[in-house]
Amino acid sequence: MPHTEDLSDLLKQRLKKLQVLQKKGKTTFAYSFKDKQDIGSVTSKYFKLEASQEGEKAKIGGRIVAFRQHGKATFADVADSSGKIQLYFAADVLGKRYEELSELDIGDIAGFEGLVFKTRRGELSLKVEKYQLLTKSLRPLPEKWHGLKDVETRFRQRYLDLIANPRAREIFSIREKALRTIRNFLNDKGFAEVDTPILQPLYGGATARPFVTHHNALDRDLYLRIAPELYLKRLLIGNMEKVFELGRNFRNEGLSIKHNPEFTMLEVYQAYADYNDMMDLTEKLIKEMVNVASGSLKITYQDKEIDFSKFEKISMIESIEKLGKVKVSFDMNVAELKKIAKNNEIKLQDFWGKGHIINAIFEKLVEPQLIQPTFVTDFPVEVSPLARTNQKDENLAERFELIVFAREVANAFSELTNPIEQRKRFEEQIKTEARDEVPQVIDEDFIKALEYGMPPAGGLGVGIDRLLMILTDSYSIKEVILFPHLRTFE
RNA sequence: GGGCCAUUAGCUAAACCCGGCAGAGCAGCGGACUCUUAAUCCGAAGGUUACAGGUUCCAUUCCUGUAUGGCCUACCA
Repeated sequence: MPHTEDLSDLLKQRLKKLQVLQKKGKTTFAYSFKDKQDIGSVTSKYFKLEASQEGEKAKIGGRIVAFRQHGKATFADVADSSGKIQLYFAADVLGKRYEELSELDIGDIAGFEGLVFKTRRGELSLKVEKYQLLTKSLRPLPEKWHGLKDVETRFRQRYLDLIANPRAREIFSIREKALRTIRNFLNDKGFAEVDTPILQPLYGGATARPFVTHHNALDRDLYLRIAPELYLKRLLIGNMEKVFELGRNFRNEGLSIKHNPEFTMLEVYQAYADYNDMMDLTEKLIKEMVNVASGSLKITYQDKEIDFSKFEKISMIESIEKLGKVKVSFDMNVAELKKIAKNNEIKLQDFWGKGHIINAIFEKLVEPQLIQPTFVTDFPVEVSPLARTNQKDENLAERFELIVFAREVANAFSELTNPIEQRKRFEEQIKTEARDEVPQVIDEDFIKALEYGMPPAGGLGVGIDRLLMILTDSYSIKEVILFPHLRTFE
């Protein structure tokens, strides 16, 4: 039991009430409640009843969220995960048990049996014949009308957000549907869901700082994965032709409106396919997710209409000329490209070559303009260390990103399968991008695996949280993650 | 990491500019009421104004610091 001195009066009252009930031998924390019907199935079965008409008996349970007392009649609202229904307690039905109604409070979890009927005003209700406290609630719920608004409390005590705010429930229901859609979609197409290590002896597949942890028995450091990519490719080498992983990545970087240190990522790999196949797959998958989430391919995000019925396609260099209004090409020398970047207030790093500079120009001048779903293709090889070189231009990679509302939603490429070139790319990357904090090491075991032969393959990554932000019109990533990262304190 | 803003009762919030007894609604408590649904009506409560300092006769209000959160920015394919 919590210490009494720093408790609010409300909590003290409830604790006292609990003790009184327990002294009387009443159940205050029940073990179970069998044969409970979903409120949602009761309401959908009887919604057609006429006012004052009766249905059949039902047994329901849930959290009491409101009371309206009228002397010898009392109304209450009870909610479970499937819905909400009104309860009607009448003194002439309940007799002595009516007098004992005060053992129930708002917030309690309780079970009810009685006759389903519609009131004179047409509200579907349960005329309670038996009721039973299942769990006594000791703390007051947030306000019934305004709900819970304090952002910090909403995220720290998400359960209160879910109890009080219907919108929170909707968002996480959409999230659940979206995840199910991904699994069904890929299962139907013959992809196998796999689980690869989250604790990795080396990290790779992206550039980001990792979280470091320690295995005591082996006495060695391990990293929480920043991406599953290199393990999934090992599966392609192991003759698993179509695999996907839907899981958490961890990146030890700053927090923002679109960054949480752990986030959900979908990665899909298909042997004998290339980035054009992945583009096709991406478009179909995203369309299905949008449709499932909103029932339409046109949605509104932050007051802008986004139309998922058609996906634009443009190459990076083309987009810079068309939307960025500057001409860039790999025929220019580095000095010329740096000048363009400088003119547009783009910060450059010393080690950057043409590819990085062009990519930076794209991100600054073009990306913010890409609101409608757009595949941007043909990224510079220099910023695509795991992608295969474009057959027509060795400066470019067979890679695309799907941009929606200026955000990268998906990233895919024809996978680099040549172990000799892969080693070169890694070496290049380490030379130029060496980070001070954590050493970058080549994953020799991955190179070794490639040396056994990886089939040609297309790979795709989708940032699920960012996509869900768009699907649920959420401004912050915290809105779509059940327990977003917040500083903890005593 | 840097900048701006916020923190008042369990919840939603007023007063803060321009210093003078912190005012409500909901929830809770007592009472009336047998079809209400943000029920209604009557009554009595509930506050270390995030925390620690400072200025002042007087601080929720002005100043400084700390904590937490939000937004912007930086880092982050």
